[in-house]
Amino acid sequence: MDFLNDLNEVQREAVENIDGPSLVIAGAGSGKTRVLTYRIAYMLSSNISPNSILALTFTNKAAKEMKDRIASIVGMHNAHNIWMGTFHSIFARILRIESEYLGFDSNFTIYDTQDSRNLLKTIIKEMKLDEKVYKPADVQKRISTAKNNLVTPQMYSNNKDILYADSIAGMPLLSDIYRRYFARCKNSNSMDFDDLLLYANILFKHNKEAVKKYQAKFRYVLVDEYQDTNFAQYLIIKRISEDNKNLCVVGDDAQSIYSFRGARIENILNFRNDYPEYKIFKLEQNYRSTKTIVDAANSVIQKNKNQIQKNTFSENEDGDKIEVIRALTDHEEGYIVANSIYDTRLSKSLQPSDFAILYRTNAQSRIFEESLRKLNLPYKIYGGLSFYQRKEIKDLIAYLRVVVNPHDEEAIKRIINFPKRGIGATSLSKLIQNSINKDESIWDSIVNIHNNNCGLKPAAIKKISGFGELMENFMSKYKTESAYELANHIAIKTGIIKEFSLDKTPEGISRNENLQELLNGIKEFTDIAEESGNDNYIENYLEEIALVSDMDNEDEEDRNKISLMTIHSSKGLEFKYLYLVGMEENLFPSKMTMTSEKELEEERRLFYVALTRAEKKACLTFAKTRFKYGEMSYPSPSRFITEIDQQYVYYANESVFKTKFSGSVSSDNTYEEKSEEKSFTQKKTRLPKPKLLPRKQSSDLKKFIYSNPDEIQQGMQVEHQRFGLGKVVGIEGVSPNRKATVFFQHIGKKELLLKFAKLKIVR
DNA sequence: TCCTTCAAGCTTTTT
DNA sequence: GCTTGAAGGA
Repeated sequence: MDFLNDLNEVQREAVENIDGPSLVIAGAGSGKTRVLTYRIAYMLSSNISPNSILALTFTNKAAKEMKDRIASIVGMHNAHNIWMGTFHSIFARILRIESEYLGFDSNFTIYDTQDSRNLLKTIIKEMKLDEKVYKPADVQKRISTAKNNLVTPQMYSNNKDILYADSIAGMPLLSDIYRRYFARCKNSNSMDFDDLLLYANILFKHNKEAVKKYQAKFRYVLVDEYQDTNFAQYLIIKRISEDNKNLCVVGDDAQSIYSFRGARIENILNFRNDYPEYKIFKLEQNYRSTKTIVDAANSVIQKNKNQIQKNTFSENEDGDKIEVIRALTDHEEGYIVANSIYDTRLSKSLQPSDFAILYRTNAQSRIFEESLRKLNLPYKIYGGLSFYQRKEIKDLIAYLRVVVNPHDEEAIKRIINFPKRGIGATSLSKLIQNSINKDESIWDSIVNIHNNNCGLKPAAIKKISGFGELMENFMSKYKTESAYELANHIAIKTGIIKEFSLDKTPEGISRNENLQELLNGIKEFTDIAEESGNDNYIENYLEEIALVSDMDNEDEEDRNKISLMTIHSSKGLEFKYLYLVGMEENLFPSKMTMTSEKELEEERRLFYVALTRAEKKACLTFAKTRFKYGEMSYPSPSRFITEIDQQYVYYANESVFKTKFSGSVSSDNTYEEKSEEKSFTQKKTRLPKPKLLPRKQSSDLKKFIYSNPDEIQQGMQVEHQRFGLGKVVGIEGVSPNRKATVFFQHIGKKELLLKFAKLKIVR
């Protein structure tokens, strides 16, 4: 057990104290992952079977990293058998084993956010409710909250407080929607993310044998990021560790940033009440960052009221001050950051992977992407639209889903008319109505289409039964062909490949490439499964991809790149040089969170998380003007900048950047120091009645939407970035959000037209 | 049923 | 600025 010598005193105590409840409060950069991995390694070397260890994390990445690190200490063979993974993946695995008790087949589908929202939309439409009142996103959120708090549809409709709250919110029928949604998922043999936790709780609440079984199995339970657990997760942990209480939770209340997902910071604050015999270990020394960064981060987080007292400190060098840079525009911000990375990398001979750009919202990534590309700096964007969420990918996967679980309603809806088979919206809704009336799945209705009286015309019935036969043919191969063989067969037989390879637009080519990449991925899965002697069927592949995000798949070639990601997804990571961008009021802290002190405290914790990712130096940037919704906004700097104890901050002189800058700001875009205090969106007066043009346009007439119609007049000469030089010949349709369609006539030769000046990149 | 066109609305954060 | 959904014509 030589490895224990790597630890400091508190870490070592936390590692060796494996019996009974332990609470490990781990400040940022204090070696939390090290404690968890060493603790498991210590258990294994004390002859505890890997099979009896359950280790729960929040991201697949964290689980994978821990597994690798344990393997490097005790060998792959032992590490492999530990039940380690995200809450969702572990309980999906358990629920497949116990599915019968809950009335599901073991091959149930896991709906992602998009699937579940689509189903909600369908239900809202079926109930003839107004989508403007019952906004699918809101409905989804409320149902998710209910599930995270273990409120079933029945409890929901019996709870006067909830019903009252719903009617106040103008959505009295929410409980109805919830009930239908819940039943629909079950009829489709599908669970959404929240269901995985809800059904796990239902199982453990009502099935005493199951509880006993898993209590006996998982004699040692470890939970990472405990401050981010929601009620459903909290209760699962409690139930499983109730008997032997060998529970170790690790977390940092200062880094709780997921309350929007139902996380309860109280879970970690109340640990002492739940387990009075608990032992507490406080890891307070930060090994990651400079003194300046740790002290600066502490000075901010102090402003929060609710927290466990601890004294995090660093014994590293003081390091550079935190640099604050002001940019004139959002584009300049991108330019400055890219240049700074370029210079720093050269002067300090660093790798691209030593840098990260963190932002509050995914939408901010684009500008940095462009500026990095201009300087030929390699980068990788994490998050955003993931590979598996792309339309073309979801379409092919939907076929695979139906093969594995024919009752999967959302998958059927995706593919029943893709590629086009002439089964339109009307036929589909009749089919769905029939399945609802008979309380069966859509698939059942398709199979029995000849015996059903759905009010469909013979032509439609023929098309639908054709689709059914096609799918049945695929299903018959399900257990005889490998995942790759079947996926490839489906892609060809359905004409999906043909459909995409005919499309020669840039988007079409990109889609086609994505599709090939998916097939390659399935091939790779099949090969690996065969090599390691595992099943290589479609269902095994689907299980593998259902709960992963882009975060988790890191190709070898992505290793040495600048990371671009949201602050949320940066949790647990560290970077030598950190750029925290968009430090503006209404962006960070986000506009949505300024209503309550509680939410603002969470934003502050988020800022704390962001700052403590930095090892050597952090750089904060903000822009004085920023395009938002195609309109200019004039934000003021984030309050978090001034909340830092100013002895740790260095304000870069803006004039340096002015001379360096060669971007696209027009010369008349004057910068006024006076407007610093106020944040406002410029008010403009409404245009006089728009002049209408004839509908039919002549062929050399172009039109585009312009967001500052006030600046434009008929007859004016303009240069459009795509169309080139021309004349404004008309302005039409000034909509309430201040946009107008501008009609544009070319001056001079048409060849001037830069066709792909604004090439759209579909990733 | 399918395709094109137009206007409204949108941006938190993730398993 | 981009995406999405509705509407209208073929």
